[in-house]
Amino acid sequence: MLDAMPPPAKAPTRPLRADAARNLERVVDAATDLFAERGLEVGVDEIAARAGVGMGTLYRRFPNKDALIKFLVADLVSQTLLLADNALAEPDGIGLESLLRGVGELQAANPGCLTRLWRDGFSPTELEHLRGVLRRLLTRAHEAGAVRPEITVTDVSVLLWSLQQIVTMTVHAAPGAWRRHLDILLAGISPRPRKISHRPLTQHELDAINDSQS
Amino acid sequence: MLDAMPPPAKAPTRPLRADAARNLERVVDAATDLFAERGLEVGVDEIAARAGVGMGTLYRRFPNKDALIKFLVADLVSQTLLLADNALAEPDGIGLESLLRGVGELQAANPGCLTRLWRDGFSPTELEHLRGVLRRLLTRAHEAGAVRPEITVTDVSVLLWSLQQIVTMTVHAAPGAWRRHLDILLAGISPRPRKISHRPLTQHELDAINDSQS
DNA sequence: GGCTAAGCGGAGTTGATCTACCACTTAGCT
DNA sequence: AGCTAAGTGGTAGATCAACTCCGCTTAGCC
Repeated sequence: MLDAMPPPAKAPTRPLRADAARNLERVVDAATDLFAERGLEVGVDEIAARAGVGMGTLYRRFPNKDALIKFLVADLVSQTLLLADNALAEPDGIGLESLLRGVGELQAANPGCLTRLWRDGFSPTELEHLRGVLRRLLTRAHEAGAVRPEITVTDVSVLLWSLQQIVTMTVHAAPGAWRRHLDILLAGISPRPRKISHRPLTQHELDAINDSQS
Repeated sequence: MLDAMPPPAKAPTRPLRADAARNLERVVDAATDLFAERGLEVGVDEIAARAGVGMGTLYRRFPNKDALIKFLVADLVSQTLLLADNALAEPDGIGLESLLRGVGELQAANPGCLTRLWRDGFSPTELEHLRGVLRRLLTRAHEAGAVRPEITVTDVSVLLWSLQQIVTMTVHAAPGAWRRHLDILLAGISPRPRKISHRPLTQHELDAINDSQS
């Protein structure tokens, strides 16, 4: 699963020693967890401690903290692209909606590095690919009458930013709350009134979020 | 305008000396500008330099950097509450919409400290006040048939988070882009199809935003 | 079993901020 | 004009997190 330096080894890196591979995975897991729990500002030493390794071990695998983050983000990116390709296989005009839902699920399951996703996750090529897919999904949605004609690909990108923000803010105190927001967004781009099916946040959940931000 | 320590002087602070007041205002302006341009991580020394004062001057007025930030945020908060109260005076059910627009304008004009707004801007009392206003505006909107009955106050809070995110991401490269997003959000909570009047982001603007995030 | 390249740990260095301090200057009252 | 509390500037010191370094350990081939 993990067998090379951050980006998939350009020059064929020799395979890691068994213990090294184990430690690498531990580091990645620890970082994923800690970033999800407390954000990207957790210290490197803490990540190493949680992983049960020394910092030297971490720094042997990743040249710096940023590379570690980028590694995690890269995983998100490829999963996102996968979702996009799968959405193309959906029938009728529901591909776009199912992509958005998929992205929501994915992000909710990996809340750690979301802020870096758009910032430096997608390479120009990947971005181009994603946009191509979005364009096709959107066209189909237009044709199926599932989305207003005046909605553009750039609108969908903005929707994704919005979705990401809500996922980030609510994962801990009210996981799943993003679904209702997505309902509203989808209703917003739909040509006809559309059901908002998920329940709203309770007042209590909202308070919990406000508190936890402090 | 500026005449006291950060929060509106609890014990009647004696008025500042003329030069001190001038310097305080300079510091506040410099901080506003720099935070807006490059985010909260700009150094204190740079703020002092831009203001044309020494750091000692800054630290005489504000016990620490955080207090400076909170001071700026407090300003945003009171302006927001003002907007809310004004919205109550609006006729029919349009008060909610005009509040949201007002908040968008306000945030777009003060993009520096938005990330701190919800985190520690509103005191419990202020939050309660804002919620009360929202509740009344929402009720009226319901009665006027401007908003779907199933939309709650918590939904509106979430909408505000979404709006803030889009404002933050687009202020520099495409100021005003938030208006279209708000159109979509309003369409999403409206019981009937609703015009989306502002133009979408151009592909070029979107690229500029993606680049500038790096 | 022996050898060696690969891996490991974690104390210490570096660099960037934030903050305290204090000798010097000045506004503004009398 | 003279006095003094208030204000000023900027350097030195504290803090904190990222990162380096190197002597010790070990996997895995012979």
